[in-house]
Amino acid sequence: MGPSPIEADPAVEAERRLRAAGLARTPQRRAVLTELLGRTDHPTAEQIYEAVSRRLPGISRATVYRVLDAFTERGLLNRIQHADSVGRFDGRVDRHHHLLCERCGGLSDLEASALPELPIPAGADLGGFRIADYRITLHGVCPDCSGDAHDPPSNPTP
Amino acid sequence: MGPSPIEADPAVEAERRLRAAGLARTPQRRAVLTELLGRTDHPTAEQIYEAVSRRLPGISRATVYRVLDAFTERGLLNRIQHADSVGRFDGRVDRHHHLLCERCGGLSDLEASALPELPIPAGADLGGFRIADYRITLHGVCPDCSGDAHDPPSNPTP
DNA sequence: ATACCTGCAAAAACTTTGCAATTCG
DNA sequence: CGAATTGCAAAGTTTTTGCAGGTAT
Repeated sequence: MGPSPIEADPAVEAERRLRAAGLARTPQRRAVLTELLGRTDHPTAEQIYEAVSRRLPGISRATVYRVLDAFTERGLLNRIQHADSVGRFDGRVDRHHHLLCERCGGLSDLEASALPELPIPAGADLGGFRIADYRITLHGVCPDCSGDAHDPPSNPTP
Repeated sequence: MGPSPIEADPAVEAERRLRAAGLARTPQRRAVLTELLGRTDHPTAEQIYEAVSRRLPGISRATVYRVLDAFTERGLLNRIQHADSVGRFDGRVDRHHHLLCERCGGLSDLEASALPELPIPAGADLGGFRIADYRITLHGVCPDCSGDAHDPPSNPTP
């Protein structure tokens, strides 16, 4: 089937990114990157470890951390932050924005096309700071939390 | 002459915020909030602890963590994230933006007035998500890193 | 072949918690 | 006074590191 409009098969895309970055293509790296590209939430290192462990029993947490770190440095993925103080990862490296729920702390993606473009030319200079790109985070209340008075749902998507 | 009604003396502003939030005003809380409001960087809990310890020897790390947590919940300050995975705090709660250096990971403030307003009415609705505010992060290269010859795809020296 | 990776286990870094004493309102 | 806050110390999380052996290019 032709599922995703943009990113093809996560495994194929993972391979492509590893190759493009000139990084060693080991089973562990393939598995970690494929896992991340196959989901749209923003998993923690631990969640990635758990998921990858099912396909690659014996992979170690240390490897997951090291690999995520290497990928982040090379720009294969992004490290982001939810309401808590745990590192989270996002396989999307294209321009897109985020919706942050002030009630439950959940963070979800928002296509760049949903917002008007900022009139900031790439390469613009702001006080000596050369601008390459930008990201916007919209703060508000998500649909799940809209109904409830105060109690956050016990099943958010952080 | 309108005396900039925004942040005056950090201690005064701290007092005002504590009172407005209806939080107990203890020496520890005054010290932590005053310290944070008196600096423009985004210190970690540990850095705040160190600084406050000089004025209030004996304050415990646990108190600093608890107090920062309480303040964040009540909106007296914001929790943010640098390149690393350590919780950081920002005394500014008004709309302002950030400049993120892709080389060194440094994050600095940018006045909201430096960017055009996004035409997003507060209260707008985006797929069931009620929007209250937004923040923009500009990615690029800071002045300090501009000189370095690290990985200059195109570094014309202006 | 050899430089880079991985697993393991221990350590470090960061944050939270239980409780008794103290302080704020 | 009664309720909330603090310190201390211990426990819980999350992330990093040193090595020996294994693997990719």
